[in-house]
Amino acid sequence: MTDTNQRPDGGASSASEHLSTQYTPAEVEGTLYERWVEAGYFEADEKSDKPPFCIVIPPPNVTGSLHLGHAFEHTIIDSLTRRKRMQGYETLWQPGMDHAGIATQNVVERELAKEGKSRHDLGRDAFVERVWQWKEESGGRILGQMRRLGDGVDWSRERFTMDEGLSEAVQTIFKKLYDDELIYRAERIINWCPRCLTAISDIEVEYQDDEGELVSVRYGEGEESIVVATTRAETMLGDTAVAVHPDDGRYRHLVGTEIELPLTGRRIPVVADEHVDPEFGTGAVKVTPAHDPNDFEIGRRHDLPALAVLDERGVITAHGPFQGLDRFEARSAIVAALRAEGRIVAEKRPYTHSVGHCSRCKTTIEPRLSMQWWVKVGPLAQAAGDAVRDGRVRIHPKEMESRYFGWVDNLHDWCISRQLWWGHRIPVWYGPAGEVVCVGPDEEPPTGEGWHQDTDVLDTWFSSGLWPFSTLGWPEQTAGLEKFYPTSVLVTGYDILFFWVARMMMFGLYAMDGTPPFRTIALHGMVRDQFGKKMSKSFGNAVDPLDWMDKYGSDAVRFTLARGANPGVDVPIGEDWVQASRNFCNKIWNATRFALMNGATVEGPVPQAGELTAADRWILSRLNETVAEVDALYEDFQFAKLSDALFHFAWDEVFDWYVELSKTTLAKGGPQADASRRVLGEVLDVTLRLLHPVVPFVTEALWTALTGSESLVVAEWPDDSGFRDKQAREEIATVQQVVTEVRRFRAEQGLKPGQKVPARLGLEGTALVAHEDAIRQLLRLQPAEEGFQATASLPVAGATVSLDLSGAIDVEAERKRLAKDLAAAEKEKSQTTAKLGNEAFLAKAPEPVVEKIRARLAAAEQDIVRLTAQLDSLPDS
RNA sequence: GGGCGCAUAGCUCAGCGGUAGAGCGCUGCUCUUACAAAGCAGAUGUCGGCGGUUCGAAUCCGUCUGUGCCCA
Repeated sequence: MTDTNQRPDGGASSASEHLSTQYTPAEVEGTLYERWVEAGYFEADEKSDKPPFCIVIPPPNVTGSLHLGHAFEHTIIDSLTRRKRMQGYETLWQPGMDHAGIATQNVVERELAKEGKSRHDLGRDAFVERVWQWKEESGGRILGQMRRLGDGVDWSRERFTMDEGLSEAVQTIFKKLYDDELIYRAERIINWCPRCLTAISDIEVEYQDDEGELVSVRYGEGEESIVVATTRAETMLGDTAVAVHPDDGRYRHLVGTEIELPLTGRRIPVVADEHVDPEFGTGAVKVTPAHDPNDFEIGRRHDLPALAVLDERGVITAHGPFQGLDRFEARSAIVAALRAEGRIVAEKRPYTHSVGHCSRCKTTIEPRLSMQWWVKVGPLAQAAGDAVRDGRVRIHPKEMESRYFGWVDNLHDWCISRQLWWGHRIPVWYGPAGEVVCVGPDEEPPTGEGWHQDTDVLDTWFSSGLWPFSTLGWPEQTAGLEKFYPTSVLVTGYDILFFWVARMMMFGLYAMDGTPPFRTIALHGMVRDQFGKKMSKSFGNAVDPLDWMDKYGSDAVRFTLARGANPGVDVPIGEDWVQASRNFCNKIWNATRFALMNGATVEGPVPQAGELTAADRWILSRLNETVAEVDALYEDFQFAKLSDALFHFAWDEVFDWYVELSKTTLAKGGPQADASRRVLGEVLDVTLRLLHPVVPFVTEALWTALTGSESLVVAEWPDDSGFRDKQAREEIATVQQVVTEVRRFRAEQGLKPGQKVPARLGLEGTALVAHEDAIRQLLRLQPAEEGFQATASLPVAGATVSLDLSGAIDVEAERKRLAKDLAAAEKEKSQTTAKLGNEAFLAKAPEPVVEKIRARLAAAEQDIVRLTAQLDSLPDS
């Protein structure tokens, strides 16, 4: 247990004593988050002079709980807003939920079912009351889970699509669209879910290949018969024609005649229609206008009656022996009956074909003729497409644009009415004399004998389409709208580009006088398991992110997700990777702990270059390059790359090399040690700032300990100072080369890592002279004393390292090592020689490339000379 | 059926015209006083097949195969 975790306001000097040797996320995360909220860091001020930065949350479903997809999306959004906040923007991350009409109603109906009741037993008002009650008690679990993740949302502005204000927005835009004749009521074939008992829109239908049957049935008798093929025999009871292609010679003589429809005794016409494919099956199709969208169109063209034979639950209503049968039972029964009459000429079973299912409950969709409300999307979709086409809205990554256009430019009218009770009720009243009145939010609905309101509610997407401005107070002209609309970025999955993004574009442009709801749409992929498989409950590979957060900390989950986030690409995640991220957090923890124990400081200015060691100058140079790199990557939503850049900079450069090199300087003391303490403080300070948006908790705990400042949440985002030092960089690279080379020798000679070895360093004439102490420290090399005998001499980077291994070295190991290097050098030589011997290459390749090859050849030749000499000097074995 | 994408180390992925990279995993040696949730060293790839463009192709073009997604 460490109390510093709870007390980051403690002074830097005392802090180090309290940091435990391992990072324990659970001790830090909860308290830090609550403090951030209490401090009001996440609250947006619309009266601020700062430039605005606003992101609306893709509203999670009120019935939902946090899954990895949310965690992924929220990590991205939170990182973007945290960085912008640090950069001095007035940031608003707008939280809230949608009411999820069908899903929520299903949940509450299931609850009722346990009590043996249906919603009809309660009646509409009591049922809606019951849903609200459920929402208060069990809904919105996800909001608490968002806190665990560290989401910096403005909780004071939380919104729900069924709130009064948002409901007013819905009514307002409905009325406006109605008055503009962009909403209308019409009888059409819609996608009907016989289980949810409501219409759903085209995009709420999921198609999948199912095994069914294809039966060919002979209609009519003798010369006047036609064979039609169908997968839906049960609908034949509602057939009102047979259609053939007008140019099809086989049936020309029958067009205009009537034939007998089996089992019914009815006679139906044979019609000619261009849309019949003469190549498919027999070239003749049965026409059921009430139960198939294509047939409905044929029916319209030929003025055929639409005869409904199924009710809302998919049960046969047609009089006769099949009445009361479910659609699937009816199918078998009807096929059997047809077979008994000798009318089945062919059967194909199983016959795999594409079948639509309800995206909510997976029930097979039943196309159904019914009266519904529609949005006429033509002009709205046109505007939504144009906003992207003319660059006012940028879709990132750009490749996703074609998908957007493909959809928006081929949009069918949108069915918005749902036969549910939970949702925004359609604000239309019908009068006794057939009047239809659409009522705005500030108007009184008509009263009196015979007036009644439409019983349907609106599609949930209708209200979530208003989200970017309804949450800011629209239709009121609020200061929030003024400040934060249009929002800056929309971060969401490519899977709801159609469901949600396009709706917001249409409504935003329409309601806000042509101003799109966001400037940039940043699309991310889907979270998958560690083998790239889609996560699903039924497959058993779904993971609860809360489990991982408990086990490894929220930062670890966040970092793993960020590190996998390539724009628009699916992100696989596995527990091993979360563990690796946790290890990284622990590494940062311990490196900072080391720094604090060694007096790293952020006090005063960073000393001038002249007062710094080469290692100091090198790491400051790299630090600034990293700031610039991370900034550029943030602007491009390249989370995977920026996380990786930070990971490698922190671990491979700061922790593995700079910290190790600084140990020698710090041990010596004096002004140079003071300077290095300041540089160490600076490097950690800036690195923690850079990491904070992605891993907010561990960085906050460490940064407050390091700096004694209030909070990293409101600290300034670092700028690239422009400092670069190429010379220091080369110098340190040489040190690394020597150290690595000798380490390799040691390892292959079987020396224990900690074993001290006497050595003589020949560094004269190289930049390494200044680094002798560090090199000795890193390589565990002792001074050469009396009786020193060099048993091995390693030439590297212009210097020589001679070691006394007190006795014979392992000649075979050394020969193997040198031979391997020599082979590599010779391969390099032959490759580069071949290139340089190619006239065409010399003539056409750009000069820098040729130069590079020449340099490689020269280096290879030097290596060969050196390695050959070393090999020759080895004693024979 | 139409469209889009992807095939690179055992796994998951970067790289997208000039010496094949990362993380995890794997093999050795180490509890070296920030960290064994670590350190150091090491092994591993005809960059899906075939053709073409180019001085040069994992990278550009064509084609085939496999695979995933979206739409109908």
